[in-house]
Amino acid sequence: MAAPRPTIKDVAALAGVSKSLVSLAMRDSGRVSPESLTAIRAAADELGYRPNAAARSLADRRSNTIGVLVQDLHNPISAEIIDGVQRQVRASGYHTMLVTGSEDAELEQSEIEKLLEFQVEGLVIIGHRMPAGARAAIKGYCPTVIISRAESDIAGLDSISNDDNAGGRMAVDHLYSLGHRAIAHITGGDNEVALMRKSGYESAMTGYGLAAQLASYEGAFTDEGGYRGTCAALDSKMGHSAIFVANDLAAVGALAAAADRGLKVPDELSIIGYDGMALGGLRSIGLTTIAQPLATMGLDAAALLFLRIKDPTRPPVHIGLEPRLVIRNSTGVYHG
Amino acid sequence: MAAPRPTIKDVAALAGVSKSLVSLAMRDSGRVSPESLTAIRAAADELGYRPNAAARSLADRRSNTIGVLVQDLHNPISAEIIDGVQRQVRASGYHTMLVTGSEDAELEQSEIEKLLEFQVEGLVIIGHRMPAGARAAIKGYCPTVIISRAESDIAGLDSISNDDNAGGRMAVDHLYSLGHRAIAHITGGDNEVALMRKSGYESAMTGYGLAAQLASYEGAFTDEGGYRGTCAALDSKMGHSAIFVANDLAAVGALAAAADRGLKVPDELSIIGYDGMALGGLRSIGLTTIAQPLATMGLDAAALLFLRIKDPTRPPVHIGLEPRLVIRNSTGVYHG
DNA sequence: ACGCTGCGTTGGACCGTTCCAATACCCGTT
DNA sequence: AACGGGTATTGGAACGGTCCAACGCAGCGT
Repeated sequence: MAAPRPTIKDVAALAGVSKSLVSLAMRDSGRVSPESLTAIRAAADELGYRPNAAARSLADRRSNTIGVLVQDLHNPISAEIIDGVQRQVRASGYHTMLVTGSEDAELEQSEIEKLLEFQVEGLVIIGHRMPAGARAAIKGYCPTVIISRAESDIAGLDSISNDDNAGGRMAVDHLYSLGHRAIAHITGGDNEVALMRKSGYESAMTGYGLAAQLASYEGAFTDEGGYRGTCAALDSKMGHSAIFVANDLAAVGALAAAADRGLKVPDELSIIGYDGMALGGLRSIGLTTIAQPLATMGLDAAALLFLRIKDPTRPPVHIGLEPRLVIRNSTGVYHG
Repeated sequence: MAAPRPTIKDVAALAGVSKSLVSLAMRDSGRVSPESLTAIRAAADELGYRPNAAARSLADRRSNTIGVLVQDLHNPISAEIIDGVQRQVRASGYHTMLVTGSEDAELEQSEIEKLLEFQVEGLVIIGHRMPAGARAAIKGYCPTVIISRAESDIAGLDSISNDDNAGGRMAVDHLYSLGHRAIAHITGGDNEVALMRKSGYESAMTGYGLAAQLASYEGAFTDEGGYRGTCAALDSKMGHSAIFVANDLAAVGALAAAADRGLKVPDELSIIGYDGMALGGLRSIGLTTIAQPLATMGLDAAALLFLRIKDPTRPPVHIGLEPRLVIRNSTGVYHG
């Protein structure tokens, strides 16, 4: 072992040509004679030659790589968005380098640093938080698209999201139309996305003249958070007959809380989530939800990114996609 | 814009020192005078200097990066394993580059190629399939650990997995002890892992003298596969009272199938999965399962990888971890 | 005064590519 | 036979870092 990896020179020597020609041949750049080509191919195969991406990107001054930061890999919707991003990125002949963020902002920051050191040509951030400090680091250096937040106000950052405010209202509309009035909300924390959904809830409730029924309980974008928040809601004396949970993962936690209390869903308690994760669609869960077009968001985000790469001066845009109500088995009519 | 990123030379010029010194300073390699150090720091900050990873890895002849190939990002257990891998990799001062595989073997292969071109110093493969051809490509070049399969027979490849055969037997043991006899199995396809679980099922059944009751239905490691397989099982005339599904994701599909038929779980049908994904633990799902120590597997895999990196000649090992029965609400005693 | 030591610093070679200008070659024209 | 033009090929200069041998300069002992 310890055999140093063969370089372009080794291939050249073996094939009896210059390294320049090998370089040309490896990228099948037209004008290489058939004989040289086959000789070089053979030599490369024999040595198991694999071009060194570091050297190439150094010489090229481009990495051909897009960095993707996923803030919450545990949320199944991440995978669905990533799928979309990757499809588009690949279609454009680029590669994808994925790193994961986490609760730890500092760590997240350092992951982004790493991507930038790798000279990624673009950055896709999937998540509802904006890594502190990252904005400054990114700004001006690296085309960036952020998925799931509306950030068009920040110069130089494109963004794509659904209209969380409208979605929040849709959730209330649905429950209201089923006859529910005492509708609680379990929040998703204090990030912008959660706040938008909450404000959608509030404005819809107020619009229906239910300001007195407003009741938000603190939760989080995790099943655990949904469980906690729902327990708090059920412990209250408000007699909630329906709950709008900030996202699907938390809604599954809410289902668990209901089950623990022996409440039948949807007969005794209606629950609606947000996101449209595939898992929620399984009949054993059957979660009614406000669905985002996840794969589409990923696809569009990548497309947007390439537009910006092509023309870095274009004004930043925000693409807003419509959420969509998906009715399944966790919501039902109110029987007082 | 279009401002080319500042290089080490720019920093050197601004700080009035040589680039060598800047290089030293950036890696705080001891012997730089405090004055120079602060001057360099200031210059770097002002310019927003960020070292170029490509150049560095070229000069170093090491990338400080571990590549991770995730075959099925949609399976929630992937995220849990990745967590473990990342923790360990970070603790060792390395970075992680994640790529996703897919059904498309060719694409998967090319993702691996990409990682190798990036000169990753090690490779972790998470998944039950071995990308065709990848083995040869990897062999001899790059220390590799494969998670979730037993591959110790392949020279140079370390592996880590749980004992799928034993796990399969445990599933049957559990169901048998509850009084079930007509126990069906929904397979996870024809990959090695699924086959091991199946063979565990078969040997346990045979051991209990239930060879006549053996019944495997074709499924897959997806919720869809579990749904399909379970439908087939329920359509048969074998009167299955319990089903052992090849993994949790598929088991959730099985729950859905049962629900669709109006079968109450666990009263009329017991279902046990395999993997121990966190989502299965939610009370609204409450899936009994054979749990693998997922995070531990990730951690150990990375640890193993570093051992091999340190000593490439050590004989390949296979670490087998014990699966563990986790009883929840999807299995219950048989009432004939 | 002189060399020695050791610290802080420096220039230049090198890593494996790509790119460019320059060259070698072959062939058809005149 | 000399010439022009195109095509295949080549050497060498980048790219942005790291490393190493060498250097200047204090302060020290003799």
